[in-house]
Amino acid sequence: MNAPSFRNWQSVQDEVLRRIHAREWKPGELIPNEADLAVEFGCARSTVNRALRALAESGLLDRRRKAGTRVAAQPVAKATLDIAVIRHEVEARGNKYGYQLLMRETVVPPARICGAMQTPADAALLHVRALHLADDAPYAVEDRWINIGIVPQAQSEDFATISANEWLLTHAPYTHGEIAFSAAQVSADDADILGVAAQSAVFAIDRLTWDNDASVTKVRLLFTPGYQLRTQL
Amino acid sequence: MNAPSFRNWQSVQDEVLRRIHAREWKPGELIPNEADLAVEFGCARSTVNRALRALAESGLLDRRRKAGTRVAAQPVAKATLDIAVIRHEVEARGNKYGYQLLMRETVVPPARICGAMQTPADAALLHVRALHLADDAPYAVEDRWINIGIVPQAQSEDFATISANEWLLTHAPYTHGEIAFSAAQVSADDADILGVAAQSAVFAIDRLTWDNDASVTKVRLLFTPGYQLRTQL
DNA sequence: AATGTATTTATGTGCAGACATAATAACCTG
DNA sequence: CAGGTTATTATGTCTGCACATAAATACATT
Repeated sequence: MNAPSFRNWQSVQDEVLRRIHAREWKPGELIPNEADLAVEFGCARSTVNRALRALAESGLLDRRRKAGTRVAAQPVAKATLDIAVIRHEVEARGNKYGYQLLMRETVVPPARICGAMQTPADAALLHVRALHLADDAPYAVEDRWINIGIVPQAQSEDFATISANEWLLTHAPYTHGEIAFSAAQVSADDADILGVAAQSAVFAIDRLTWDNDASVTKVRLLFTPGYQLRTQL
Repeated sequence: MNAPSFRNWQSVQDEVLRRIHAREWKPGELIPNEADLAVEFGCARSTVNRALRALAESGLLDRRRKAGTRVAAQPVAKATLDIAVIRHEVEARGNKYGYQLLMRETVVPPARICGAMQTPADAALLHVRALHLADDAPYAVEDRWINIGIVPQAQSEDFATISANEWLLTHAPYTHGEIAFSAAQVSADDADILGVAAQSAVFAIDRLTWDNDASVTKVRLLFTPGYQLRTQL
C-alpha cells in the first residue's frame, strides 16, 4: 500500500475531517505538522496550509505558531447566518413581497436610542416605521432610527415605496455593526400591526451599524410568530 | 505621487474596503482584475487573490470566473454565531455554572421526533431533560433526544453531573447539522422550571445533528427571558 | 435566426522556495 | 533557583510561475 495522493486542498480537508471524525486524531490531540502532512499527502505545504486554515476558521482545529495544530477539544460550532434584505428573504421563500410605510418623522429620540447610537441628546434623528408583507400577510415590523447627521440624503427620501432596510444598504455604507437576536412579547401597537394576539412571542432582531465612530442606523425587526432563522452547521 | 505598495493581503483588503466604502468602486460595479490590481498594488497576484477571496467570503464581493469581480449590489451580511457549550457560555459571562438533570428515560418518541430524526417509528431513543444555571438562577432548559442506535455509549452515561450538551460534543461526532432560532411561548411545565411567568416569550434554539445519514441528536434549548444571542457584523 | 464550436479571459488552484513571526524550549548567568 | 537571553520550530505569508476551469464572446455552420 502506497500513500494515496491528495492533490487539492479540498481532498486534503476531507481526509483531515475523516481522521478527526474517525477519532484517528482525537479531540485535543496534536496533529502532524504541515510539512510532514504535505509529504504524506504528496502535495505542497501550501496546499495543506490552505486546508488546515479553512478547518481552523470553521472552529475544528486550533492552530498556534510553534505550538502546532490540534483538534479542537470542544469545537465551537460556527453558524453563519445570512442576513439579507427582507425583500429578498421573502422572495427567496417564493412569496410575493409587499411593503407599507407606517410612520416617518424627524424627532429627538428617547434617551435609550441616543444613548445606544451615541448621538447628542438634543440631536434629531429620522424615525421610520414600516411593515413588510409576504403574500399580503404581515411578515415583520421594522422600527428604525437613522442618524441624519451621517446620512443626510435620507431626509429627502420618503421611503414610501422602497424600504429603509433596502435603501440604506445601497446608500449608507457601514464599517461594522452589532446584531442581536432575542425573543420578545409584542406591544399592543405591534400586535395590532402584525395582526397577532396581544402578548404573542415574537422573534426580534436588533441591529446597530456604524460608519467608523459614528452610528448610522439602529433598527429593530419583529417577525410574526412562527418565524425561524435557520442555517446549516 | 507614486503608487504606495500594499505588500500583504490584509493591507490589500483594507485598501479594497476603503475604495468600496468611499464609493470609488460602486455597488454592482466591476472592479479591475487581479492581475491589474497586483501591478497597481505592487504585489503578487496571489496576494490580491487572497484578499479578494476573503472579501467574497464575507459577502462584499461577487466573483465569477471570466466575468470578473464586482462589488456586491446588496451585500448579504454574514453574521457568524459561535455556538459554544452552555457551560462555557455561562462562564464566559463571568457567572458560576450550575447543572441539574431533570429527567432521563429511554422511550419510543412521539411521531414528531422520529419523523425529524428519521428513526424507525418503533425505535426507542434516549430522552434527557436538564436545567442549566448561571449563578444559581435558571439559564436554559435543554430537552434532548439521543439516537442510541448511533451513540450506544450514551446509555451507560447517567448525565447526572455532566450535561448531555457537553458529553455529546466530545463523544459523538457529527458530520453536519441544522440549527434554527425562534421565539416561543413557554409551556406551563417549562415556565415552572425556568421560574418565569406562564406564557413568557423565550428564545429557542433547535438543533439537529447528523452523522452522515443517521441523526445523532435533536435538542431544543429554551432560554430565560432577556437572553440575547449577539455578534458583530 | 438558431445552433453548435472554438477562442478568450478572469478567476481558481497548485507548486517550490523564501522569509516573517510567534511562541516554546534550551541555555546561560547572577 | 530565578531571571533573562538565545536558539529552535511550526505556522503565516509572499512570490513567480504554471496550469485548470468556468463562462462570456466570437465565429462558423446549418
